[in-house]
Amino acid sequence: MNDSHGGAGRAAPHKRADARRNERTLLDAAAAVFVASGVEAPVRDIAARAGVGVATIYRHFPTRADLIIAVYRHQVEACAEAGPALLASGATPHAALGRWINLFVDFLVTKHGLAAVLRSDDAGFGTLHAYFLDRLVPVCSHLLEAAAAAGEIRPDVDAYELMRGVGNLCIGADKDPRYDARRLVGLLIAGMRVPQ
Amino acid sequence: MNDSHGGAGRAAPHKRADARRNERTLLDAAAAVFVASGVEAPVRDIAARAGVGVATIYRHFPTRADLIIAVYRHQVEACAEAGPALLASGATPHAALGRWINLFVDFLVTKHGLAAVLRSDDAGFGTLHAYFLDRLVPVCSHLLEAAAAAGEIRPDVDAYELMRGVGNLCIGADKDPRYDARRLVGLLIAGMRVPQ
DNA sequence: AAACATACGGAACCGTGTTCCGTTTGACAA
DNA sequence: TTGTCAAACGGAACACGGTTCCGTATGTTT
Repeated sequence: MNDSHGGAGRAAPHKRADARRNERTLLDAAAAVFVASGVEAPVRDIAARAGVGVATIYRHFPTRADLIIAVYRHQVEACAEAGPALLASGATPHAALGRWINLFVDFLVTKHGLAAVLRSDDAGFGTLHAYFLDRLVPVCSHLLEAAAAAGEIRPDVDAYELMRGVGNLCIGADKDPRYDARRLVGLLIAGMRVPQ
Repeated sequence: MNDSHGGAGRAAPHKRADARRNERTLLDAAAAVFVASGVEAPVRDIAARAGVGVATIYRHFPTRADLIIAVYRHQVEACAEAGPALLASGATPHAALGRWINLFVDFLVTKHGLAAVLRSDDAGFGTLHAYFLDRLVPVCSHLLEAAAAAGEIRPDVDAYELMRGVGNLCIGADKDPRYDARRLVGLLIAGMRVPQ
C-alpha cells in the first residue's frame, strides 16, 4: 500500500505527512458536501468543511474534475468490473446489458448533479468526461457486442453514443418526482432489440 | 397590430416609443447572440450587441427565461400546432408521433444550450420550463393517446416524462459529432412500441 | 413650452472560481 | 535537540458574470 518509493521508475520524493492528511480530509469533506449540495458545491464550502484554505484544494486537485474523479473512482471501477461479471453470470447478454446499465443509472442518479456535469462542455471537465468514457465505454462495447452476436439487439448501436444518452437521461432525475430516468432508459434499451 | 387600447379590459397605458423600439432591438440582438454563443451568453454581450445598457434588458425581460421565451415563442407555437396537423395528415398515429418528436428534436439541437437550460434547476428558469411544458406536453399527450388507442404503443408512457427525456437526449447534441440525438430518440420511440 | 413620468446607461454590488504571497510546518542533518 | 530549507498552508486579492441602484435623458401630455 505504501507507494512512497514504489511505482514507476523515479522515487516519488516523500510527500509531507500533513499534505497526505489534508488530501484524505479533503476527500471526505468533498464526499460529504457533494451529498449535501451536489457536485457543483462552492469550493469555499468544501474548504470550510475540511477546515483548510481554498488554495489547499487547488494544490491537491487542480480542477474540480480531479476532485470528483478521486471521490468516485472506487464506484466507477466497481461498475466497470461488474460488466464482465454480469456477462459471465449466466443470463442472456441482453439481460446482462440491461442490468449493467441499471447499475450505471443507479450510480448517476444518486450523485446530485453528476450527470449534468458529465455533459458540461466546460473545458475544466475534460478529464472527467475522459475518465468516465475511457473506463466505461469499453465495458459497454463488450456487452453490446455480445448481445449483438447473440442476435438480441441491432448491431449498429454505438457504445459511446449509448453511454452519453443514458447519462443524459439521468440529468435532473433526482429532484423531479414525475421523472423516472430508469423507466426511460428501459425504453431505450428495449428500442435496441432487433425488430423480431 | 396596434394593441395600445385593444385587448383585455383595462387600457394598457401607452408604452413609450423608445421602449417599444428597444424591446425589438433586444429581441433581434438576443437572437443573434444566442446563435453565436448559445442561450447562456453573458447579459453584457447582448446589451452591447443591442447598443443598450444592461438595466434595459432587465427592465424588458426580468429573467433570462423571459428573454428566451420571447425569442423562441414563434417556433414553439409552430411546433405545438404541428402536432394535430400531423395526426390529421393521414399517417398512422405512431408515425405522426415520430415525426412530431423529430420536429421538436430539430428545434432543440439547433439552439445552442437550450436543451441544457431547459433542464437547469436554477429558479430563474422556472417560467421557461413551465412555458415549454404547458405548451408541448398536451400536444404530446394527445399524440400518445392516439397511438395507444391504435394499439401501436404501450399505454403507460407519460407525456411529461417523454418530453423531458427527449429534451435530455438533445443536451450537448451540437458540438459532439459522435453523438446523434436523433438516432437515440428514434431508439426511445421504437422502445415504446407494444411488444408485438 | 413646461411638467412629469417613463425609460435609460453605466457604475456599484455580490457571489463564486482562481491565483498570489507572506507565513507556517514537517523532514532531514548536524 | 536544534537549525535549515523546501513543501505546504491560509486567506487576501483578483477576475468575471448576474443583478440592482441612481442620477440623467427623453417621450408624452397639457
